[in-house]
Amino acid sequence: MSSVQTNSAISVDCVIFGFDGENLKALLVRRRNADPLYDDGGHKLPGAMIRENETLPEAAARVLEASTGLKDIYLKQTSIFSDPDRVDQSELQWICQYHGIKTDRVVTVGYYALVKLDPGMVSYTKRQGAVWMNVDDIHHLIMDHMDILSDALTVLQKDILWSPIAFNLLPKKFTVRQLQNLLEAVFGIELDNRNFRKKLFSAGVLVETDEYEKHVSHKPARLYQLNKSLFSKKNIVNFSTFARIINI
Amino acid sequence: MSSVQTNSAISVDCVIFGFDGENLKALLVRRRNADPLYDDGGHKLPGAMIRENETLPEAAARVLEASTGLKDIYLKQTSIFSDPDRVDQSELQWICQYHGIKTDRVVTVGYYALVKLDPGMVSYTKRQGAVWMNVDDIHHLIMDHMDILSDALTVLQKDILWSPIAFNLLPKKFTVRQLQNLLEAVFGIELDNRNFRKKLFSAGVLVETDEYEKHVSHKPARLYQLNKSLFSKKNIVNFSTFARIINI
DNA sequence: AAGCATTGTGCCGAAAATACGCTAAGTATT
DNA sequence: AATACTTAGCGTATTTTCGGCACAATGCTT
Repeated sequence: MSSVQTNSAISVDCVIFGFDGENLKALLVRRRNADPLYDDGGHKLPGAMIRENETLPEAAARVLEASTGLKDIYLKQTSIFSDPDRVDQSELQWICQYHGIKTDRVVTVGYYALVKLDPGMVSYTKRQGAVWMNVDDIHHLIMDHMDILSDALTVLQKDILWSPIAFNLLPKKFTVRQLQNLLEAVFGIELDNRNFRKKLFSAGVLVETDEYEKHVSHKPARLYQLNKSLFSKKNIVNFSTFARIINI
Repeated sequence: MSSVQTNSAISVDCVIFGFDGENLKALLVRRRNADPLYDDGGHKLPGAMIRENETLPEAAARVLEASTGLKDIYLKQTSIFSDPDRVDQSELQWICQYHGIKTDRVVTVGYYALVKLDPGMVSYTKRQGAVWMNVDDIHHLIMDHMDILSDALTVLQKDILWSPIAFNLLPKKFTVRQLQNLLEAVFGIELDNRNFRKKLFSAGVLVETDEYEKHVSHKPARLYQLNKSLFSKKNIVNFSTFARIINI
């Protein structure tokens, strides 16, 4: 039993998804935000080492709050990345030095978070030196962060069909079109608006409000809210509205 | 940065699912198999500490092989369980002593595996002191292993709709009824056999063989195989036959 | 005031999916 | 030889879905 590994450092990396009504975006930072002396110009996902007496979800929530100022946001673990060589030697050296630790290996756990992307959020993250990029336009990140991102998107696609998390990406009051755009963006598909409405309303997941969008150069769309009474109990598990609507 | 945790021990625990043509089962062991001196009578999932220069999937594969003798079996990571108090003090003491390590905390990663359950496998695991129990009948396991099992089942349900992994639970040649029983067992539903056949065949996922089941007191059912030519490329991702068939 | 863009609603028919009654066939048991 | 059980498949009535077309409503732009 001499070969048991006991001193892995564990980190979390968060894929923070946002939706602006049109495109699905992810929040990226540059390493220089952590250390101005070490900046190879590459983008990375926000992340951190876990602390003593901290669970991984807590660590992920901490990263999320540091990046966005938000608490109590939907966070889901995706995969764990444990290749002993996922961090190369120079990288490892920097990490040990920066954190004042000693370790042979860093295992990281991927999380994704869903954030409502409004102007306030954009300016907040801008002040933090972070940037929202269209997911479709992200092609290179440092280390294995591109893998973590791809994995998170795959998990998101499945989750969105089976739970009402899509609404975490939308404002409290939203238009039918915004919801349709979101599904189209996440899955890269097109939906027929008339049938989308029919199915959506017959599913009874939306509650209409008396409000309409403003400052648009066409007939303003009515705003809706999620029908939260549907999820009073443990019904969250059984939300499959979007699985039915999207013909997979 | 003094509060960074650097010495978490990492383990894997495997939920090994098997299907006997009727019921979905999971493989359980007793702790006494690891240490005859320490047996509280409770069942647990097979697991192990990860070793140096070993990835988590490799560790899970090692556990699987030790339990079943099988290599190259479908294995999927589910969730990571990182509550600092998930292992109580006496438990922790035993673990440290048994493995000859020193750690304040054990983080575990859940995996599930899918195994064809034939008489040979049952007798093999029996010799190892392990037992196959109906998933529906498992209500108590040591530590947080019940959570790990429940989580694995939830993940399996989703995965089975989106990938052809169901066939990993069946023999190479199987009857339509077996496949139907499997889906019914995993989801706890009933399906109309006539429509099930129509949908299944029109999806073209099966290839018929010239063989039939034997030694049954009724008309023997034809045996089928998975149409592997469907998955020559990367189409595995797009397997949604069962999502269509099961009306969620 | 006219034009434009988009939302929102209704109607309708073709096509597809579904539920289910019914029949025939094949094997072991009695 | 009769019976029991299950596979296998046909056919049809019913329901659901998919889209086309039409048109009213609203508010910005020109």
